[in-house]
Amino acid sequence: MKEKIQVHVADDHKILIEGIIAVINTDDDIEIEGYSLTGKEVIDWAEKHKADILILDINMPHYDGIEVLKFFKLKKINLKVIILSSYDDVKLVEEMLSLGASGFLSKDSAGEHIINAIKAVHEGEQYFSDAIKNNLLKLYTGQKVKAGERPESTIAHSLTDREVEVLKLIAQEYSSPEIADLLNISQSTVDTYRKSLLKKTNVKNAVGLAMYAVKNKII
Amino acid sequence: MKEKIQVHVADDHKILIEGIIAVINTDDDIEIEGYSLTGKEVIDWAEKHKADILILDINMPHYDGIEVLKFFKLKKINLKVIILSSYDDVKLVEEMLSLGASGFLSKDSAGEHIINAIKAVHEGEQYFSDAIKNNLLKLYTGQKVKAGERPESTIAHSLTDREVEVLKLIAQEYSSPEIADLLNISQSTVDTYRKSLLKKTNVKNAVGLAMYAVKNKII
DNA sequence: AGGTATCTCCCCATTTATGGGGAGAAGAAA
DNA sequence: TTTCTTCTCCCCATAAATGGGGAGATACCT
Repeated sequence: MKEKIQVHVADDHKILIEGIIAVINTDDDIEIEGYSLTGKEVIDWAEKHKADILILDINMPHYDGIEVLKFFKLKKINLKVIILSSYDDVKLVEEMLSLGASGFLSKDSAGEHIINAIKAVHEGEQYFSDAIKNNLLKLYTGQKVKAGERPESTIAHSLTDREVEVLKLIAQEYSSPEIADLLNISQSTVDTYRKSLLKKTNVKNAVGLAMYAVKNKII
Repeated sequence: MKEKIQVHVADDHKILIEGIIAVINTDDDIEIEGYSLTGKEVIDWAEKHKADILILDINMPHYDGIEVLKFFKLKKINLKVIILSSYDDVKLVEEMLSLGASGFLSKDSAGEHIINAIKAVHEGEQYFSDAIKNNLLKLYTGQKVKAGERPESTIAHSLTDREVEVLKLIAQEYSSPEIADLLNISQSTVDTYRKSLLKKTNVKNAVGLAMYAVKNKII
């Protein structure tokens, strides 16, 4: 009799968590260890408890999925993570892979896929739901992306970490002085980022940047 | 032996639908009639089938919740609708009420609330989840909003036609001089609209206006 | 007739954003 | 070592956005 796979679920929507729990309970090899409703709860949980697999939503209040992954990396917390994404956050896939994520599930996918994803990831494989795979293929043209393979980065001018940080804040209605204060850098620096963001994204102004952020699911 | 309440669920996230179905199946008085994954499916369904209550997500591909409600009103389809909203789409509550919605559930709320909402709405009451009520209270200061009560329409000021026109252009990255040129009015006038838009929508800057436009499907 | 809403325009002022340039420090890569 | 990227900061200047106020014209509603 082998041990059951322990799974922890993190998502800010309780209904969704209940759905996942209901689905997982139909499988005899998997067991829910617990759940978290915010990124902060996940971080607190991860320092004291453990599970085999964490199912992690990327959009959560109080630290989003990426910040949680960064924390795990920093603290060298070893945990297999399956990202639950609302849409096709394809551009974030690369970042999340480098941060240690092992699988990507679209919320649009049926429940049975969760089971498959959990089992695959538990076996050390990587798992991508079909929606994500298709979008990845479009993006990295000519490159195959299979479970277990790691796509090379070929995005033209991707935004740097800091640029993304600034972009997020711009899209949340913060002004340059406010962003400077939040990031503890000078306003000149923030303005520099604004300029490079405008160039790289090819939009006209802050509104364009915000829309870009929405389109690319950066916020 | 009374008839069970027939419920149809519409949401683009299958997992969420499965969660709702799982929750509803725990109650003996309610029965799932079926589900839809897009607004179009809901509309097609509504013309041929029937249920007592429709649980409707506002964010869906191919016709969102509001468009679905408008369709119902147009076709005089009589159906009690409970809106499932992600966050604080409070500003849309008024519009949806006038379009015939009977209840508002936050996706953050626990499953048991769905049961309560369905039963309340089926009895002819209106139902607002706590999160929505609290946000409504903030908005309509001084007015009580209870289940079964219909809040008076006092959303400070809804946007005028011209304001919406300007808002659309702002969200499309146009500057005030450009908007003035496009609408053949002076820049002063455009600035006046910017000011009143900022006041009415209660956001900080043009980025906030653009996000408001996105959230409220104005663009 | 009086009230109200909408659309239009202006005054004032300050703060932000945009656009151009340069440049040092740190680190990674070649 | 040299090169490149990233992050950081500064100079300059102009354009745009925000915040406060007022006000006339029109139309609609009671």
